[in-house]
This record gives sequence, structure tokens and C-alpha cells, in this order.
Amino acid sequence: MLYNKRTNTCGELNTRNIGETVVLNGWVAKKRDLGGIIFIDVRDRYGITQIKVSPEKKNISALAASLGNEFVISAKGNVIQRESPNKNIPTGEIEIDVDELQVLNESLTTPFVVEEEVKANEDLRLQYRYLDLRRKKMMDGLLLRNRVYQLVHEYYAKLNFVEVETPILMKSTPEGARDYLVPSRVHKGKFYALPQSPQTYKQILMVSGLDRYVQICKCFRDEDLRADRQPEFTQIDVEMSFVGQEDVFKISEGLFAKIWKEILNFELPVRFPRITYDEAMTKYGIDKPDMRIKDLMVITDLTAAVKTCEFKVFNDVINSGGMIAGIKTGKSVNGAKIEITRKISDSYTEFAKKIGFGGLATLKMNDDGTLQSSILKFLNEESINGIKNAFDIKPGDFVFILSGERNKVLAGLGQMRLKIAEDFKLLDDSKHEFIWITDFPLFHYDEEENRFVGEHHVFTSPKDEFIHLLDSKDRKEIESIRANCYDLVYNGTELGSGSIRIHNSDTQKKVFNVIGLTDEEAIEKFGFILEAFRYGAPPHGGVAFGFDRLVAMLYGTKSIRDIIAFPKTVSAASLMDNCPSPVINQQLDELGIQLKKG
RNA sequence: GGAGCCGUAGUUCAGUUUGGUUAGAACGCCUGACUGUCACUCAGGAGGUCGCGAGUUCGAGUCUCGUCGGUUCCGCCA
Repeated sequence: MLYNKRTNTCGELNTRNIGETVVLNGWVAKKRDLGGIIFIDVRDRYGITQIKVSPEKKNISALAASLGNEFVISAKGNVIQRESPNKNIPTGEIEIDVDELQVLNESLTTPFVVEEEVKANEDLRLQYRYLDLRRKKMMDGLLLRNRVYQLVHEYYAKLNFVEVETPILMKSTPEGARDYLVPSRVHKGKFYALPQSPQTYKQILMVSGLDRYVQICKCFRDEDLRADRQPEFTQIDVEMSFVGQEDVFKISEGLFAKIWKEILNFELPVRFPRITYDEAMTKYGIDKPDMRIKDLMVITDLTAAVKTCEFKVFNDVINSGGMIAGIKTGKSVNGAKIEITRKISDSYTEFAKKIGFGGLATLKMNDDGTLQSSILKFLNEESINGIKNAFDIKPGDFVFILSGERNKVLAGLGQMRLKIAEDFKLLDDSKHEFIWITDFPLFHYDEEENRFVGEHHVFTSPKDEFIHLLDSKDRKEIESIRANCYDLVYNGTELGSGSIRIHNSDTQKKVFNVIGLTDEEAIEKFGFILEAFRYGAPPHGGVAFGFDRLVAMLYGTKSIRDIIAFPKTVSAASLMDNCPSPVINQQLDELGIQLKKG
């Protein structure tokens, strides 16, 4: 097809181009037919430019009038000053006085109108993703994502990192998330797995002496989804040899500093704060504390303060080794006003019940210094003073107290704290609070499976001072083992996690034993990496960051679907190409697979 | 696996509480008019498997049960 090819994009012409003859190619975003004169907004990736067809141009007038939305056109004409400019768009000072008009392709009436304030629901937008992506808001998401790719590549390249592609078809390994399996035609009855992450490969690259590896890679996990979880997602995968935790932190901090500077023009601190997992849990009741709240409403242990009280609920908890703890709000926190009315207080009691507590004790100090509390009558003088001192309660302060099993109380208060922060708008989106959480437990006990499972992954190294406990048979001792394992948290969201790995096959075997893998099983499942470790594995460690979450944060959205070109629904389906889908019997036959009925 | 919300015209929704006339509105679409619009305006028109399937009822968009899809959260996600 012969047509006038564009000389300019739809986003660049302005008053400096007046007098030039130009050609624009693009989509009809909007036609305004006034009977004689016709205005058309032509859209491409770069913007929108208005073209004008005068009634005097008899040869093209009828054609212009017949255009529908989303037709692809080519328009040739002179750039002229507009009689009435549109200040809302960059090209609003000018328009094209069209002499030649061609329709390059027609469009059906679209199922929804392609406009910035889109009215369609997300399922329809997913089904017609190509139409949705024509919107500036969506296109901008992809362009931002692209810029972040470039920054990541650039940053690590300068630091001598090597990008290596690792296999998409790999060995299925137990532990962790469920694998997506790929049947093999050549090896009937055998399966590949799609990588949950390139973990083993990047470690083996360290054994190879690659020293510094990075990859922006796809990972696949067959688990239930959320707004911030897709079945396939992208991560920035990093691994380094001859490093400790601080080396990984320093290099990672530089990456985020660069991204935040380039994208948001925001200067991050040179060094992010870091706290241990135990401190995070004790103070904030969560392993991904939102540091925008700072050290306000920190969890305070009241178990000792109320130990002499006669309150049965508390006494039972104390006697069973549990915890009584609380958080305090003032009249204002972070500049935001906080007023806990009776109604609000009741709603928090409801919340406490919803998350599994018998109730919520509250205590308020009135402006005249008197106390008001649901449990005052149960407490003796000593306990009341104990609580007052523990919190340094002042008039206007409000205290919420939970009691029960220690970890449950901490987690409960952590949730309460977040809820209060959300309810009273303490979470300022203009703040950028990064924090490293370190020293995670190496294992936790899985009550369902009746065994220990790795908290991070099975290659995470225990801290030196805990290695001797790997031989322990005592649950408490095993649970006390701390790992060289860390998370990066940004404004209360986990952005990445990593560890210094085990590079010694004896230690690795012990870890396998703790999680219930016999030597034989370990060799069957992980033999290749155990073997690799026996040929001079260097000390190494790394980290992986959630790329989709990162871009979503920079873009200001909670749903990573907004910044993925072709995302899937929460049931892991693609509404556009309708996958997953059945396959024909011949395909199954070739694979030696027979489907179960039902 | 569990819980909540949603599903009505091409689209977004109202109508469901309290079952009852021909299921409405806006946008989009079609026809006509209109020479400076940019949410063009004006006049007219077409357009419905009320997600699907059972049930209750004289009668179901509305009530009950089931089911499918979307979405949010819990479990899960080393």
C-alpha cells in the first residue's frame, strides 16, 4: 500500500513548525464534525495533534466525515496557528490544515471507548489489551518500565556484572512454591519445571567463577494470586562471589538511589537503615515494617508491668508464658490528628476479634489526667502505674492492649498499628522509606507438614554462631537459628530478599537433614548443586528484587497488572488469548499423557 | 482451600431493600442538521439470553440453591 509516511509524530509539533508541510500517521482519537469544518484528534504513542479538514477541500471532506474512532489515517498538510488554542495539550497551539487524507485501515467500533478516563472494567480491558494500551496512562507504564530496565542494565554493567540467561526449562525441585510443569515428548513421563527463580543456576555461575551475575528474568510460581502477584513475574536477580551481607546491601542501595534519582528525582540516603528480624517483630509486629510511621506506636511489652494484677484474662496469659502488650497513640501523630472516639475504639475491638483475639483492652487518659479504661476495675494500683510508666502516658493518649501467645500478640498489634496508620492517614506517599531487615530465622516449623521448612530457601547460610545447632533435635533450638538472610522493605512492601549462601556441602547436607530430606533424597533433588559445591565453590551471596512491584511503586499503583503488558487474572488466565486452554488428543498422545476424568 | 464485593443495552451504571404495567439513564453506535470545535451542539433512531442452570411463586432482574467469570483479602507464595 502506498501512503504518505509520517514526517513527524503526533506529540512534537508546535508554533516553531508553523508553515511546514508535514505528514502525520496515527489513530483517530476523536472526530468533531461541525457540518462544514471537521476537526480530528490524531493519536500515536507520542501524543495527540489536531488536524482540520475545511469544507473547501471537497476531495477529502466526505472521507473525513466518514472516519470512525480508531481508524488509522495518514494526513498531509500545513502546520498552522490555531484560532482558539487548547492549553491542555503540548500541541494545542497548532493544527494541521489537511490537503491529503488517506485511510490506512478501518476499525470496528471498539468494545469500549479508548480514552484517558476509561470507563470499562478491567476484565474487558484485559480482553482487548491492545486497545487499553493505546491509552496514555497505560503506555506511560510500559515506557516507565522500559526506562527502569535501562537503568538496571546500565547500573550493573558499570559495576562489572555480567548478564547471563539461565534456562527456562529446568529441573523440578521440591521446597518452596508449586512448579509449573512442562511435559517432555522425547522423555515420556518426565517433566521440566519453569523456574521459580534462577537460584541454583546463579549459584552455579559463582562456582564457575563468573563473580558478578545479574539478570532481569522471568520467574514462575503456581500459587494463588493477588493484586501484587502474577503467575509469571519479573525479578532483578543478582549474585556475587567473595561478598558479605554489607557488600550486597551497598551495591543494591546504589541501584535504588540511581532509580529514585532518575525517575522520581528523589535523593535516597546513601545507606539504608537496617534492623534485625527480631527487632522488627518486637517493635512493629511485622517483618516488613512501614517506616513512614517511624517509631510511633511502637509495641510495648506490658507483661512485667501487670504481673501482680488480679485480672484473670491477663493472669492466664502470664501463667501460660504468653504476652500482654500494647501500642499508644497520642492526639496527633506525624502531624495527623488522631481522635479515638467510642465508635472508633469499638471498631478496633471488632477488628481484634476478627483477627482472632477475645477482645481488646483500651485505656485512655483524659485531659484532666484521669484514666478511663475497659479493664480499670480489674487492675491494681501497681499494674496501672506500670502501664502508665511503660508508655509514659500523657493526657489525650490512648492505649490498645492485646494479650495471648507472644507471636500472635505481636502480629496482632502490628496489624492494629497499620490499621490506625491507614485510618488516620499517617502513610505519606511522598515519603520513601527503605529498610533492610536482617537475621531472619533459618527455619520455621510447618504444623501441617509436621516438619521444618526453610524460611527463605534451602541454600541460605546460618550465621556462624548458630551452625552447631544444626545438629540439634530440639525444636526451640532449631527455631532459634538465625540466618544470613535479609529483605529489603520499601514503605511497608517487601521489594526483595536475599542471603549469603551456603558454599560448603557438609553444612548444606545438615540443612537438608533438618528439613527432612535424607541424604539420598537430597542427592536426587539437589545432587547437581551439591556436587558443584565440591569443586571449589567460592563464598557467595545475592539478592533478588521484584521488578513488577518496583515499577508499580514508581508508577504509583498497587496492582502490578497495570505495568505488565499482558497480565493474567487472579485465576491465572489470560482473557485476551484465552489461555490456559485444552489441547488436542494428538498432542497429549505425543507426550504420553492421559487426562483424568472429572 | 476459605471469606467479602461485583455480574442488567456495545460500555458504565440505576432498578434487587418491600417479587407485579412496555427493564431506565448517560456515554458509544446509526440517520439528519450545523464552518472554530477540543466533553462540539441540536433533532431523531436502533440496541436487552438482566452471567448460566435449577427451584419457590399465579408471577422472578428482584427470593432460595447451585454454577461460571472478574476482583479484594486470609491460607498459600523457600
